[in-house]
Amino acid sequence: MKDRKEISASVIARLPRYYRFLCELQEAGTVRISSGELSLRMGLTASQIRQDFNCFGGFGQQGYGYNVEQLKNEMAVILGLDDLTSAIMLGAGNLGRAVASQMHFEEMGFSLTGIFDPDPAYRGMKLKGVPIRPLAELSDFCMKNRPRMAILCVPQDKAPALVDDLILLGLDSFWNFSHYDIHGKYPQANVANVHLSDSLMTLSYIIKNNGNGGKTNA
Amino acid sequence: MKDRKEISASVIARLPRYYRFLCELQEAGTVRISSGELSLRMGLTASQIRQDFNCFGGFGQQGYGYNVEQLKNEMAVILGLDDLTSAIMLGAGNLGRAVASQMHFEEMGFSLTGIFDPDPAYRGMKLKGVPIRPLAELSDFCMKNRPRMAILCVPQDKAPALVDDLILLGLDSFWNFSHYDIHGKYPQANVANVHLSDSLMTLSYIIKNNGNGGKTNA
DNA sequence: TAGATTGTTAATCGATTAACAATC
DNA sequence: TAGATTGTTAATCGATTAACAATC
Repeated sequence: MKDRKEISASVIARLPRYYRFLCELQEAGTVRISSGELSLRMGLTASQIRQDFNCFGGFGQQGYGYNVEQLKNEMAVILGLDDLTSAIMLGAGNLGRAVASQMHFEEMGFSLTGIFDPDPAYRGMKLKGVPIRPLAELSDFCMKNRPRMAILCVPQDKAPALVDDLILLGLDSFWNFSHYDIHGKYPQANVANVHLSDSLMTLSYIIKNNGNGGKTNA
Repeated sequence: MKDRKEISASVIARLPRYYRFLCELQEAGTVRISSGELSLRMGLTASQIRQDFNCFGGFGQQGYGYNVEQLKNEMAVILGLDDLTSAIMLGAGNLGRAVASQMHFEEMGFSLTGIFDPDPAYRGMKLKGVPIRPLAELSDFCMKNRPRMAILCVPQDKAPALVDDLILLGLDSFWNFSHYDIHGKYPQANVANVHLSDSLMTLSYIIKNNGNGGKTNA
């Protein structure tokens, strides 16, 4: 888990799903699992599963397979779920409120420490015990609390200037629900994009072109 | 645009982004664009852009490039945005309400015709002019209106039985916000998954492993 | 020990990039 | 016409799959 080489984006994208399946297996009381058995459940090849795991070290045992609990714990460490990063949310509209109230940040490597929205209608409101603050308090809050990650749930046109501000305030990571291309301007930033409309259009393509039997996930 | 061969999932995943950039270019009044210029703006290679477009036909002109408006329109047809598929939403909780009120379905190849939620608190409410109905009305509604796509915004444990019902009611396509693996049970279904927690965990990985400079999108 | 299953190397497959002739 | 840029074929690169020796 120390000096690992470049892990490809394809492998990284599969890690959360491995973690999810391992959690389910553990809850179901399964103690050990082989790559073959896991491949059947996940719809991957056993080869790929072993290759993926071995990017991070040899977690298995020949002739036995993998210990579910141990592997799950390793996966949590690899994903960094044990080490909480302070995050703030920008924009408490429909989407922001849904995300803030629905996600279990503490189980995913983050703690939500602040929520900001310019709309006075939200004054005094809290989500998950976190008060919604006016944007005017953003700067002071960041100086004091040093959050590292920002969840961007703001309207399209507000994103560029806001990201400029956040970068200046020392944030370097973004969970981006807008279409603004953060990497374009800040190649150093850590970014995960959620493009709901892209996902929906992909489904439109699948329905109208593949007819039935579309296998693409997005 | 007719008898096209197997288009790879990688290409399909890039189409909505092309469409998005072309819309922006058109709004900015740009009439023509070359693959080279587009590659700079999008952070792809010119080669890849030409390869991608040529999966669907030769939309350009040597020595000139591509006509923005024409290419945008072609892209809309390829994505099937001009042909509306009737969709219903299951679950009007935080996330469902955010998605229903935020997405412009008619611009993305769908029309939202029904919303269903078992919670009596929602009786009489509407989202985007669409009333939220009790689950008891689902069956009749589907017989009468024949929706094809379902947006799944229900709690994890409700998904499997609900999908069974929806399949029997003739739906074959799903925009799936739950973790339930629809393709596992129904390989024929058209599915686009939105796994918010996977995206967030991926960001955790990037932050904690790559440190700065993570380039992965998810 | 014999059977099972990993870790890992080699082979295959597919996607991206480069090159260039065709042509506007 | 000369210059630009496509469409398309060939070369490269990377990811997935197969195979198998190591070993529990």
